[in-house]
Amino acid sequence: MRMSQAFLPTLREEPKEAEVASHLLLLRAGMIRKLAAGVYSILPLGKRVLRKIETIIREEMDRTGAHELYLPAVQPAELWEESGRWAKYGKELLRFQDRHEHWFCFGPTHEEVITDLVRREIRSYRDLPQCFYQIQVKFRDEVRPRFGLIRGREFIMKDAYSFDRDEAGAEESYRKMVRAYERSFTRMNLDFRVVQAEAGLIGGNFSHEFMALAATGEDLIIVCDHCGYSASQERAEVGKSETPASGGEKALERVATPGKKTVEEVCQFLGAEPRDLIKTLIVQVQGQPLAILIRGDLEFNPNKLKRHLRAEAVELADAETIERVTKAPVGFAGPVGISLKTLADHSIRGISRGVTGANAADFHLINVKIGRDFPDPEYGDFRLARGGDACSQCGKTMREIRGLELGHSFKLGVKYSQAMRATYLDPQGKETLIVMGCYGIGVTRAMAAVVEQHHDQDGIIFPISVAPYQVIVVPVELADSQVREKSEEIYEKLTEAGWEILYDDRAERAGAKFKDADLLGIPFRITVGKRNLANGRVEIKRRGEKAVQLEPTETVCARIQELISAARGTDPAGPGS
RNA sequence: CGGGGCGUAGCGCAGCCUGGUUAGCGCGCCUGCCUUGGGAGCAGGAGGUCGGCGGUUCAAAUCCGCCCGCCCCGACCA
Repeated sequence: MRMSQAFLPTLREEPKEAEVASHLLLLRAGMIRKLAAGVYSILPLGKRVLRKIETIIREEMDRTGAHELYLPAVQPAELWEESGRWAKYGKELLRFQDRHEHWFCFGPTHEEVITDLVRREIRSYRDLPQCFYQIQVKFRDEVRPRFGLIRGREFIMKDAYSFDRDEAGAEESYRKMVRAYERSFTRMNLDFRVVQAEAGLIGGNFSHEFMALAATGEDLIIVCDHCGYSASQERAEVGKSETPASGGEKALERVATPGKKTVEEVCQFLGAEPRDLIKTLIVQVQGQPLAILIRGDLEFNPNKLKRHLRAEAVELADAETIERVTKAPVGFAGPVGISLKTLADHSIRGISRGVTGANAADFHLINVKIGRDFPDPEYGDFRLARGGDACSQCGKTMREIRGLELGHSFKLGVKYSQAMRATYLDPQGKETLIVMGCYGIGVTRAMAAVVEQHHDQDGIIFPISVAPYQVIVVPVELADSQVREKSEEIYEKLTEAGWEILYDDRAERAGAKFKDADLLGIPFRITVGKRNLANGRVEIKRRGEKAVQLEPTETVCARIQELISAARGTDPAGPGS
């Protein structure tokens, strides 16, 4: 592509709307432009990168035997009512009416549509297993879109859905998909981790998130370097090895704590440490209030309680409920004398001189001993994991890192097939529910993640596998006929050979061309200048490296092709592996 | 939805507090000259509903009210 004819609106200055690297550089490099909050146009250069990413994903999906199709973005409300999600999905679902006043939504995901298709077309066990995928636009009316392509409202997603005869089949489909994801992200040169994710009601170990490691990532991952355990913060289990928080015993005592409600206030007032407190939370589980005890310095993770109770929803009780069950305003709840089912995190085991609310306004209890002052509760792991916590698998210390969710895989089981009656006839002629899985990759987000992980102060440094062009040819002085002719020749020859070449034939000065070349992040630059040409040489430079190589003009095309091939060869899951 | 910030030319900004020439600067853009190894120089030029509506005033980018949009933090996120 001749840059004189290309549409490459690069920005010299930093747009003030952008803060994170990917957002800033994608704007500056002329790959995206904002239309509205969380809604972006993808410009030609960005589209090339996107296509590279899509191609990688397609190849890996096809390799698993999945079939590509394309489902409508606009979906009738009836399907969503059948699955129950029309009521459940909330404001994130963009809903609207057509001219006949029929309700529709713009698909945030496609379980309903694909399940509808499959239930109509698949009847026999002979038709299974099957896996479909698409690369398509999604719309989710996010509360807070941010960071450019990282969290947009409209975005491109690859979503896949597997359909199997039984659990075993579904698990095999799941494993295949996880492998395909690992290969895809590896080919994009992304530094990522596969972590266990919250699987909700379905449970089991069949939900994983694929997290790109990034300081700007929105999610926390808890990892154990010793045994390799890694999970999202919501999912991460914590080992039981808690040291008792206090020793010795003293008589239970009731003390006035006027107006002291929070952990900090109570600690300050009583001269206690947060870890001496037994924090008592009142939660509602299917309409039933429950008390949850956890050490004062830790946070409660409702997902864990949900899993423990196999409950559909766990929410913190409102002030009214709290006052009713504790007979005290919010901030003074405690386990002593409370008439509620009580569950406790392992962290409070062994506390013998704890501080708790007294279930009375402006009073707390001190020297609380579990088993003496209130009955031993049912213990479980209910805390939100943090770096420094013990690993549930090996007991060693875990650490936390930031990640950006690239993909999510999920075993759905029969959730949708049951709700929407997607069944098949087994060999005995018995009608059986299809077992499903769903698998998503944020394609536009993956593009942002690549930039997050591959850039420097001058711009993007694209890995060869997703680079919009492999080489940029820069004539230093276009007016010089020798320079121009040699540049043209190299450009023509490499283009002819099938490589993707950007040729900077603009009447810009060298400095401007170099700046743009760096900003765009093209992996290889061939610089043709009078000085070196006098010695029959041109310059080859790898983006991101300081060193330049001088190459005879006769061999430069052969040499650059070697270099590109070598760079591609380091693609661990790429062609040839 | 709560908190904070911003809205003036394509981009980055000044002017606003303390109302008053024709609304300014840098970059970019157009024309010409000149120049060509890390965003050159000179000359000329185009480009603005000062986010919108309403109000105060002889007079509003500037003061007041309402609204809209955008960014950041938080809550939220199959």
